[in-house]
Amino acid sequence: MEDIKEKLSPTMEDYLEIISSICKENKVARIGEIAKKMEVRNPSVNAAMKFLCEKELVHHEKYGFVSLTNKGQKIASEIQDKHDVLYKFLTEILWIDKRIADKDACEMEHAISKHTFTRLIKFFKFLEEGLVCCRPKLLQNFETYLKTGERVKCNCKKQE
Amino acid sequence: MEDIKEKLSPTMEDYLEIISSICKENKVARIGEIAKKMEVRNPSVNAAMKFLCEKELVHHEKYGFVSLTNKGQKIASEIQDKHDVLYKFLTEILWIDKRIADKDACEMEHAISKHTFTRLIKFFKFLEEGLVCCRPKLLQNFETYLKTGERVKCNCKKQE
DNA sequence: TATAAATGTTAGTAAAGCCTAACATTTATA
DNA sequence: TATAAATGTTAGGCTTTACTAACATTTATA
Repeated sequence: MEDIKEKLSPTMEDYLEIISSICKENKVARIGEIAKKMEVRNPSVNAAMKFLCEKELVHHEKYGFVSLTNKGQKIASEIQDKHDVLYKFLTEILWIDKRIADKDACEMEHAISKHTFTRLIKFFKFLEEGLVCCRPKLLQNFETYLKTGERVKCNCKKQE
Repeated sequence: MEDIKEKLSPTMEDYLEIISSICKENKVARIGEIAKKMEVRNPSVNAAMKFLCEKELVHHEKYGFVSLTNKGQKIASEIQDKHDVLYKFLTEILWIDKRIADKDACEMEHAISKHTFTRLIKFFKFLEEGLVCCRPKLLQNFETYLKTGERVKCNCKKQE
């Protein structure tokens, strides 16, 4: 049976993502640290934790630490995965500057569907296994093209 | 001198985009029609038009038609362009189903930076001009790969 | 251990976007 | 042209997500 998924807002997704990243570093997250990373004030975090507690996505007791439930961790990972794939696409295929790529990925991770996400992964797999002769050059050539405007000729012969 | 750009919310961007598309068909847009396409009620549209009037992005007089100012039209076009490029990427490169692609593009158009937008256009230009021998096959091969799992061999010889 | 500093919570407020219900205007028709 | 139907507006309320100011608890230190 499927979870009746009430879609989370981008904001709440960001909270989960940030809590997850803090917990990876420090085991647990504190209200103040979440606030700093989210660039909001403590009371906003409190309100969000109340909401996420009710949805059973985080654990939080008064004056205590915050941590993710299994359900919360699962969602956080999904968003992080979307972020990573988008970041990879932006930096390794479009050759976007890392700063901008990270910012764009942060926005787009909330917009991209699961379908497109898995398709992007397949696209990477396809490119990695690639065509026999020219494949590895294609994306490198794009980088050269961006820098110089020059197009590198494929170094193989047409067969017929 | 640059406009001090107060970034519009995705919602307001959607209003501009929809007004633009209605005006293309009917010359002018009416409140009720905007409401229908935005899937909201009339009073929500009224409130949005008040906001957009103050920002000088639309014209609207009581009980009258709605139309875009030049500034409003410019923004609407920018968003539409982002939508179109994303849609093209999703359908022509990732081979995503048109329905899903349109939905994803609608979300992502608000998230993608100008920088990434122009880079995507360059990417298309690069692919279209392409490598001499194998290029046109690459993306078609991806489609085959998605359907059959089979990888089509490049039909040219390595040169050395 | 008593007090100061750091941290967290509660209460009340605001802006963005949505809603319904009631009212106003415009357009179409008898 | 008087009235009905269609369309648009105003008023008031709700949710989300943020804020500040005041208060509570925990931790660190004299």
